[in-house]
Amino acid sequence: MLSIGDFARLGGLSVRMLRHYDAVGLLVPAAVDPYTGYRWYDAGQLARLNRVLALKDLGFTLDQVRSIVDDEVSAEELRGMLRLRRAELVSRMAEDADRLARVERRLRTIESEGTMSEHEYQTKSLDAVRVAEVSETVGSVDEIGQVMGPMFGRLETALSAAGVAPTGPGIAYYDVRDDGPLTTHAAFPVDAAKVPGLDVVELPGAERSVNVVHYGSMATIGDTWQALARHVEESGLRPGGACREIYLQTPADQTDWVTELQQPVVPADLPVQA
Amino acid sequence: MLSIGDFARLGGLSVRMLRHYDAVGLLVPAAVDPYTGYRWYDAGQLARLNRVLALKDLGFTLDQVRSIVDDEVSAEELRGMLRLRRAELVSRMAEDADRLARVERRLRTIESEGTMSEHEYQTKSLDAVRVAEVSETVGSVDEIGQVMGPMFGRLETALSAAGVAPTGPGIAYYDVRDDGPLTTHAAFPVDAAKVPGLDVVELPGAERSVNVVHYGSMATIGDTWQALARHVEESGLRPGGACREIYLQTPADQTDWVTELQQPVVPADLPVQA
DNA sequence: TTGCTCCTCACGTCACGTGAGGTGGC
DNA sequence: TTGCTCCTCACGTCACGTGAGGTGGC
Repeated sequence: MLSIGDFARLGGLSVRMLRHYDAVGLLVPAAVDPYTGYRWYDAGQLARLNRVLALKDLGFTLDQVRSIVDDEVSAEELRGMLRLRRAELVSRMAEDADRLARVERRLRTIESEGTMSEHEYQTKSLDAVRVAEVSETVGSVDEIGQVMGPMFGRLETALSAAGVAPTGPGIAYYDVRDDGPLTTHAAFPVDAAKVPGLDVVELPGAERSVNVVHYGSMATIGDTWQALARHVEESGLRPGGACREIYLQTPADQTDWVTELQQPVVPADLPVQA
Repeated sequence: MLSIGDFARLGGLSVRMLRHYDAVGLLVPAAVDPYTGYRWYDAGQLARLNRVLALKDLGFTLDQVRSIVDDEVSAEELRGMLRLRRAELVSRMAEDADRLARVERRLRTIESEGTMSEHEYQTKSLDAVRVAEVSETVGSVDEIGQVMGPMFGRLETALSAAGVAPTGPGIAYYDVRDDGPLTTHAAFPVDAAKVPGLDVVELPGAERSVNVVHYGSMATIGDTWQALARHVEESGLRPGGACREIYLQTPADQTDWVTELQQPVVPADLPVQA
């Protein structure tokens, strides 16, 4: 018979772990002194202990380990558990590889710029939303700034004339994937199915969109869009839909505006859809 | 001002997380209604939120994130934190790769044998230990079985004659790395610095040893040694010192003996020391 | 008597998820 | 009135580490 300390040394684990395994019924001592409560182990229990440690080493939880060593799972179920574990490990390693790439990118930017960049990009999915909108075609992206203000003016006038209240902040969107003239839209999300004088359309959602928040006037939003486009390209992605500007906060002073830029994306190696 | 629900949707995180970040002081609402306790956020707080989410994404703890976004760390310290994070990720990926290899090995054995093998190998370090011993040279490993019994007989006789009590179970060891005749040792750990009629030596420790427990008589211990040797080779290792047998449990009936086999190892690609 | 080993609580870890039980405004 | 959103506790998670406070045998 071995004391808990000796058994722990033999098994290469802590006394506390042995007490824990006793408490959860994973490995109970061969005998327990009824007066002192001392636990006594048998060297033969090393068989079970080593199976426990080996399974734990594969990353199974103690509860999974218990059902395996107690023979509660068939060989077929065990194969299933091992395959699941394999899949979990593979995906965790992939996530860690991504994380590592992001950490290394931060290190590079901090070493070249001495600080972290001011833009924080985030990836999320976009829900589809119904909007009332006005549209206009311009020759190039440079002309968007001149038309967007008046477009929102007309939009708001039409909405209040119809007595329809927007259900969220204003949205501007346009597709810049093709060169040449492009159609810009000024929109507000609405519940109504139709609004006199306006088009009511369904803005499609996106599985994946890279976003960034722009603070301040629209005069510099072009720079933020360019930085976002660079980030998308460096991430091995490309635009997968019309980009959007969400005017989250629009007080009188444009310096205090808060605008979210959203760029739906797909992997760069995905073929372009017709 | 945005309600907690709107701000959560905007940021792509849960309401509960925002409450948690408030509780730990990581991101407190721009305003809190003193009567209802309602939290109100400002769209401008998206800047901080996005920094928080980006840093969390790199794997930093909330406390680390807080000190970074609160500018409590210098650019130099931040570089250090990023480098540490990188090292942690690299080592975790290496561990996961090892774990994955072990999972796949289990899958292979379970698919070829329909069950898990009965031997559980473990890796641990060995402490150095002082022993009193007798030694003998034999022609090959096959002859060890014949001499070991009598050797332990002489050893025990000498120890009890000297009034020295062993401090642990009996140990047999021998170095089989070279072919040809080899010297076997039968030993007991002792505290005494010298014992009449016996050699007292320091058995060196080992940084890394692959072990397995053998249950039953010594008649079949050769098979267990061979399986251990195969396992060592398949693990990309090779013997790095004398192998040992620890007689953990030796009742009268040899069928109930429990013996731990220990094989100190080094990486197989390490050059052989002179 | 001093060490050493053993014991039983019981809190702390980390970042929330998940009810329970209740409130306030459309 | 029914939904919906918001609130504050407070427990649960996972596998122990780490005291606190005390006991038993050499």
